[in-house]
Amino acid sequence: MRRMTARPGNAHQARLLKLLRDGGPNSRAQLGDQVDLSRSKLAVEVDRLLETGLVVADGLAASRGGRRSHNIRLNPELRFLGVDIGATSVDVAVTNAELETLGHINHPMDVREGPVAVFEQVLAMAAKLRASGLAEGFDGAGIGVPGPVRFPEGIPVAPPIMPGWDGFPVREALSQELGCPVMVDNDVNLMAMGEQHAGVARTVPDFLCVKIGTGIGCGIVVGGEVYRGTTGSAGDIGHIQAVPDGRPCACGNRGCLEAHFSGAALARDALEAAQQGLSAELASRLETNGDLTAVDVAAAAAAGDATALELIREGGNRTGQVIAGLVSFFNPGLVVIGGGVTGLGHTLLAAIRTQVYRQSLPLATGNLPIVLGELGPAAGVIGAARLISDHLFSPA
Amino acid sequence: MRRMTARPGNAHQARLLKLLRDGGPNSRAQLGDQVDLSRSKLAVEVDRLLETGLVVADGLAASRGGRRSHNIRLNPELRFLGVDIGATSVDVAVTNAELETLGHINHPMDVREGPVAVFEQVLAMAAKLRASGLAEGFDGAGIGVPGPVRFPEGIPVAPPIMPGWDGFPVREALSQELGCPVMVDNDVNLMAMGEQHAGVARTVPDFLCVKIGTGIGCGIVVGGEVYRGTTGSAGDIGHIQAVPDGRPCACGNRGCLEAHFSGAALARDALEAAQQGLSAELASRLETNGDLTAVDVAAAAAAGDATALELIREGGNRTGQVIAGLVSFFNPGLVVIGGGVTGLGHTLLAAIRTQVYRQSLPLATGNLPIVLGELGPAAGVIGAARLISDHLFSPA
DNA sequence: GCGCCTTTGTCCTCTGAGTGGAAAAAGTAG
DNA sequence: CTACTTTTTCCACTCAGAGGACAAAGGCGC
Repeated sequence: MRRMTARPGNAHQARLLKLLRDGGPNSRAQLGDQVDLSRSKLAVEVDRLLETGLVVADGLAASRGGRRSHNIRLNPELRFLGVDIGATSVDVAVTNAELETLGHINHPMDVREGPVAVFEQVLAMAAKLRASGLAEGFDGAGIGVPGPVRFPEGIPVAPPIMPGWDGFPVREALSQELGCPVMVDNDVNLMAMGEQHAGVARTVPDFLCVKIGTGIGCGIVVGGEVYRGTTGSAGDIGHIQAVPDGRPCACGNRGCLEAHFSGAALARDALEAAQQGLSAELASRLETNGDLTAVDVAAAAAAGDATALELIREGGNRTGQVIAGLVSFFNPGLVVIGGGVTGLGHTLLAAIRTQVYRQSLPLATGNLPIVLGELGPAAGVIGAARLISDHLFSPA
Repeated sequence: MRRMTARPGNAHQARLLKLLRDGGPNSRAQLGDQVDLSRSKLAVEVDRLLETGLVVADGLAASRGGRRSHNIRLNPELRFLGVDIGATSVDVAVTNAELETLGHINHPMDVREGPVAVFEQVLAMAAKLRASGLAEGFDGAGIGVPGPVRFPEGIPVAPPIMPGWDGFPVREALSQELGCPVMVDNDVNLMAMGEQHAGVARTVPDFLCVKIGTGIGCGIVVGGEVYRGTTGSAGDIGHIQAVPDGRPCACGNRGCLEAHFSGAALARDALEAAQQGLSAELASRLETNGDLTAVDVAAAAAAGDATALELIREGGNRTGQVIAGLVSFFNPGLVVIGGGVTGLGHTLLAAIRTQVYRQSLPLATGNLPIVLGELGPAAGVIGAARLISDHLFSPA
């Protein structure tokens, strides 16, 4: 199949495409109920979309009491690629135009190996998905990277944990390799978009999405749109001071949140506890695996290990303290907690909630849900697909 | 003169009104250069505005090499009332439609006397301005109050320092009394709008405006628009924890920023220092006035008093620490410091800058100006006038 | 099977917004 | 006074979009 290159010709068409993406197949009449256009105008715009091939007719819809209508849907052959480059692994998924995940694979990989090695891996994974018959090609791709991005150009800027990526033209390079439009964003922003599109944040215009993985970041959504800040580094909360004169951090300061709680910090604390003989559970795991990660701490906590629980609780308290400040400042309608350490689950959530509800004013917390993300590792790739579809479904 | 009641009939007219407000009198041709409309269309819309009486013809403009053009300007008889209700005083100003301040008066008043008493005062001040010939009546009024506001209805909600105001229909009541449209907002948001309209933030789309007065608050501007949060309490940073297990605060927690630095905290610290004999300068002022306020501390600092300087420096450090966190999170293009304590001037600013530049990542601070507000006490009332003019100059 | 009603889709006309060119009006420069 | 600019008005033309009429297609009661 020849890949689609068309874009909506005006705002109405863009609106219709997004309705079909978010609501699935629809009849002309149902669309008409949602867009406040005259039937004639609607018919004209739908016909134009059919001509471009972006949408196709799809049989007859059920009768609503009169003549049955013809269904319209986004071209089922359209394919988006969602790529989520994490600090220690890469997720790649294929979706259709309705952003349903058709295939999703994960591969461990250290982002510090640099853009060339990582993209080789990404392209191999994309090829694998294509080979398995899920796609013949891609109409667009969204890429998430674990650091700040100059969004319009799709270029990472001064990413602390991605040496070698600074200034690398990710968007340009991947667009060339994949032969399709590409958009690049911070992985945390994509997680927020994922949860907004298909997760817990579907109906909330203003919310925060805190991702706790190797590092800590926060996606900020204002009025339904991701807010990226003046230089693209908004949401970089890992280096907010959580403990005055606390632990030294890689950034050069002391007491950063990330130095006290994150996947990396948790692993280090667990190792220390195991070596000091504070936890039999962790020590035995250390012996078995030769190393400890956040996953081991989660498992130990699930097994009732007091030391592991305490580590999680203390980390949750620190994180909750920082989030409490952000809640006072930003007054969100929802806080989503996600990322690798969500395996820590409700112990972590409870600690965070306690701090936030205690430290922020009632007006801001009164009706504020603090919840775990619904989509897990899929949030990033769904958000990536959403990013590129938002781009392609906007007037050129 | 009969007060204006017309509103722009469409987005083009609204655009033109705002251009005339922000750019002063303009010829049709100059307007045409800015709005990307055909000459014919522009002429039609200008004619309609002339019919409504919102704008008037205003003589001939200078020649640009050919036929001289007729100037168009906002009706010079239009008057807006800007009201800034602070914790301890009330500011009221009259502006023309171009938001130039024609008269500005201030009166000490404790907001805790309640809405009825305060509005009596406000109305008396408005009457005084009217009596002095500055206005025959008002076409709209903007009101700032020192607490969170449910913006669409113009009603304060759960304001901590304004007992008796909770749920009081400020917008409704004042609209009735003044006989013109009224909009109500948080005083900090209005300060931000004031600095955006006529102060240091004219060209910055995303910035923070920190107001340090009796309390501490922060106006948040995203994409040129004030962000108010889900329940209208965004920017309420006075109760972010600045000192773990620090001083008890009126809100019930400990270590809130406001408990450690604000006009009230500073006065209390100064009193303590004077009584303990730590500062001869402050002690003598205490004896003279019978009490100490932030103004005394500022004066003592200006006179070189070490204790006063230290108080300011320490407060600046605390504030800077909190702002550093907000800068990491929000990545603004500018931070404006304003409010009653700006008299503390550069000692305060230096302390804040030091903390922010030290604690936030270079990407966020690299090109981040941190400056004092330009407008002083006028920021609030100009912001208030701007608020109501934005409202009235939008399509009905 | 048959009429009657409802819903859907198409066609056609009408309106009003907006564009762009021509020309008139009002200047300046020499 | 003449040649050239700029501003303003006027007018014919285009085009998006609304809304009504009507045909097509189906459900439902009899």
